[in-house]
Amino acid sequence: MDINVKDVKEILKEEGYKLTTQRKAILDAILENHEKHLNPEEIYNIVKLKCPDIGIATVYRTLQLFEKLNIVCRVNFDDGYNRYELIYDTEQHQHHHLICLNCGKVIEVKMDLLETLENEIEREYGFSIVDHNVKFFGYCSDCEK
Amino acid sequence: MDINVKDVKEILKEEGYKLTTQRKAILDAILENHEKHLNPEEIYNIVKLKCPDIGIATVYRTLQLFEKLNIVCRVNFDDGYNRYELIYDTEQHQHHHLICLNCGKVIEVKMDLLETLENEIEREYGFSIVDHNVKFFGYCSDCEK
DNA sequence: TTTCACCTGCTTATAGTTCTCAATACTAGC
DNA sequence: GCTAGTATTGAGAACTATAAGCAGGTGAAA
Repeated sequence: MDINVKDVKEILKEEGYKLTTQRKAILDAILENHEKHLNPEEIYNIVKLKCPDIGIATVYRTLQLFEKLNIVCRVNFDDGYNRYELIYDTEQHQHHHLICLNCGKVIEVKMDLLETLENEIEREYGFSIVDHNVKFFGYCSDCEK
Repeated sequence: MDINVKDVKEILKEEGYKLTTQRKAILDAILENHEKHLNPEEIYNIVKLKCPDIGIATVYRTLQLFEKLNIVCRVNFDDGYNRYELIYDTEQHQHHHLICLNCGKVIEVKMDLLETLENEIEREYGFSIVDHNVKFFGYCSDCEK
């Protein structure tokens, strides 16, 4: 993991934003659960333990801000929520996700084997690819009988 | 295109549903705009021209029904809407989409070059893949300067 | 033609998210 | 350390896409 609270404080400062108690608490919640792809309500519930007066609007606002500043990225698993994960700054574009249809577990895949496909698309369709979004649905090793 | 009104009538009948005027109008709207990935509201507006008394609830209900019967499939372009496209019955799983970040155009890609990647994932992660969902974001040939 | 379950439109409800606004909290300059 | 001014916050209302409830309407099988 390449990102920490100090980095975020820097990023915010550069753009004229402050690292408030609430923003720090939200960042902590995401950092401490970086493998979990939390949705805003889950983040709200975690943050409320340390910061009981926080309002859910602040969570939404902060997530939007973090997204704008490329601190987190929004992912969509078609379950009716936006979910957020940290951006590891060395990554060009985001990794892929394996979503278990039985237990809902999300596994991150680091392989970047899409390059061949992307090159072919760029050549054949004249479409210049900036990012991709790849999800695989199926059954994880625990749920497979 | 391999699907038409008669096929749909058959599918509905088999499962004990009726092809009502409203359902036919919704199907027509999708058939006539099959490249457009309409959302429920767009479908509603098209259908209202022929069927002015239709309620939006009927559109939502019908789309859900068509989805359940594998007549259409729901796609998500992260723009806040569910969108629907016809299922061409020879396809195993759905094609990919190229989404232009400038003009919003959606191009369908027929290549199925993900098989290598899928095999590798199944082997390496013990994850048995049922379906995938692949979107590429970038700039189409018209929008590229 | 009658019957009866299916289907519809209307209205209300729900859920996730955003907006509004007055109150509060930082930060820079004294 | 104080003050002023701006960014930020919490509460609640508002919004948007979608779903549910219900009473009346419709259409296919008998």
